[in-house]
Amino acid sequence: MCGFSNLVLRKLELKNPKLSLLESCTTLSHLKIIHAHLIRAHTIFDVFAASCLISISIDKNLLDYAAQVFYQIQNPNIFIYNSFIRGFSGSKDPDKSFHFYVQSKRNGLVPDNLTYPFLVKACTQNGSLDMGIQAHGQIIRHGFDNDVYVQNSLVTMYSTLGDIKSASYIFRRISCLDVVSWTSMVAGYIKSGDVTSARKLFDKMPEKNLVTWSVMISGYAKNSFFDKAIELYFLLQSEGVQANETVMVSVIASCAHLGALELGERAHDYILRNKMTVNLILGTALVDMYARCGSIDKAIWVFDQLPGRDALSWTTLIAGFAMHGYAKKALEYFSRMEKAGLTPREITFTAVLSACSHGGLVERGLELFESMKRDYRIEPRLEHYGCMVDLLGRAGRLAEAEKFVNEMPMKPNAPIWGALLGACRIHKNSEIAERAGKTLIELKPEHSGYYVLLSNIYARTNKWENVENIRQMMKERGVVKPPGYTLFEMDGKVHKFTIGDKTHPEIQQIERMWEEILGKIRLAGYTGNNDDALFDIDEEEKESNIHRHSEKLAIAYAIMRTKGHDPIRIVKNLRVCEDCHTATKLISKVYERELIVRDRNRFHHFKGGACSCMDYW
DNA sequence: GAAATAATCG
Repeated sequence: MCGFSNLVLRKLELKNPKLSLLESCTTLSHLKIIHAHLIRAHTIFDVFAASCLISISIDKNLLDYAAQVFYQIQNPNIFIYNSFIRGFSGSKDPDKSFHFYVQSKRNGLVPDNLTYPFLVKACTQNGSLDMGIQAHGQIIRHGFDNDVYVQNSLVTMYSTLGDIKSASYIFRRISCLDVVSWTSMVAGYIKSGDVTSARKLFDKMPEKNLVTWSVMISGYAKNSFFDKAIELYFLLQSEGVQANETVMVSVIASCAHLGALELGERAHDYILRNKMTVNLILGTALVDMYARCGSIDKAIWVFDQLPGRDALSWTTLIAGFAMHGYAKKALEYFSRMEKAGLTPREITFTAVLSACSHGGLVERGLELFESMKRDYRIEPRLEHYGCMVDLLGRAGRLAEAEKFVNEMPMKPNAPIWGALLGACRIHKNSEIAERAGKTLIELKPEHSGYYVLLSNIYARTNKWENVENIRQMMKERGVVKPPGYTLFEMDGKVHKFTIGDKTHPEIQQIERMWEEILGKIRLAGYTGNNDDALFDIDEEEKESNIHRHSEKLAIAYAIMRTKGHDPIRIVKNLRVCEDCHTATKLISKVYERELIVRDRNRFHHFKGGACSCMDYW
């Protein structure tokens, strides 16, 4: 009996439905029971009853059912049309909102103030500025351009569709600004990439609610200002406001990117302590955080407790395994995912293919790539081709990799050539490197990394003239290297080290510590490999030498300030250089410490003088 | 008679 007592049903037969009754329906079958009883009571043709039923069905996203009821009604009123416009505004088919709007007008109905917020939302969802402008025209024609709800949705529409000028024009004209107006404008600035203006407005707001905070914090996170996101979260807490799940998603995601395990654990603790619901989105964010912070066991632990795992949460964990080079685990979870009845998505394949690549499972990777097309009917995209080039390249099958690039059905982009160039670096192949490097420099003349990579390969193969040519080319074009940095978290504080850093308050002790480390690893056989540093285009070339790489400073600091046998975790924004890699291996041996380094691409677990990447990265 | 606009996972 679907949870309804006979008493309730008898009551229903006697009179019109009360909203609360319908609201208590949780499934389609509940609704159908009520519906059947309404018909039996001869009330379904009452437009009011139908309105309630339709509106509730739409609330529960039962659009098809709502449509069924709709076709049983003779003269639908504007409330019903509004319900459909609302229902489709956030769906995959936002055009249908327009369809119902047009139909309502054709039936001689007059739109009201509740029609437009959703019609405008449909345009936002649809991504069509033209439609948005049409809707705006209708709004003016019907005299709703002073309704604050309508104005707020217009602000969102214009800013989402890239017209921040119109958005702020409308915002300035709102006579009774409310929290939503301000919040929408802040969100608008963030969408346009102008986080500074967003924050200025945020600070000026007369009142804020959790959505406002959430918009600003996620805005920082989306634009890669993860430390700012965390800072703002602390500010929120200091104001005594309790965060909610949405806010925590951005906080957790920021910890993930910063590799800040302690902070992430604290945030997780806060979530549990405050009895928040770890829904699928928050749960997936947690899985990602633990994986990216090098705590893969905890990632699995959270994953196992997720309510109703979807393809994305599985993929997140699989990508986590890939990052750590645990190819077998990634494949195991891939087949478990399928057994659980979930269809892998494009991005799932990106994760498993990169797992094969990092784990050196070449044949398995090739098989999967074929099966992706054959069995899953997924057309490989650029990212997948990138994984394949990486896979073949790492395995030393450079000629095949190059052939792969040249025979791709679409134009290879920079990351693809970059993967080929990276493989040439590992295998010291200057011939293919030259072709890849030249194409890359044409493709992305402003991107310093490719010049550097090509130059390093020339240096390694003793082609010094070419090294000089590239240096010259960069100078002429004014290309500069982005600053490399390394993060190290201690006691919930994230320390940032940059190359040749002089700004850290304890820099003198850190340098002394580094000298001590250097002495010890030299005894263990470290000679210092200068290949990667030979081409350094910084102005202060002599100072920012290889011994001042941010990574080494961070490690020195970590060894100085931590004791015991906990692993040292650090996060880099660039790839680990050859010399740092060698040095770190020796440090792990000499100091008997495990070092877990996350670089731009993957994790390196250094232990007892070896690295989990098997010197392949 | 009933209904709203702003935000979160790779």
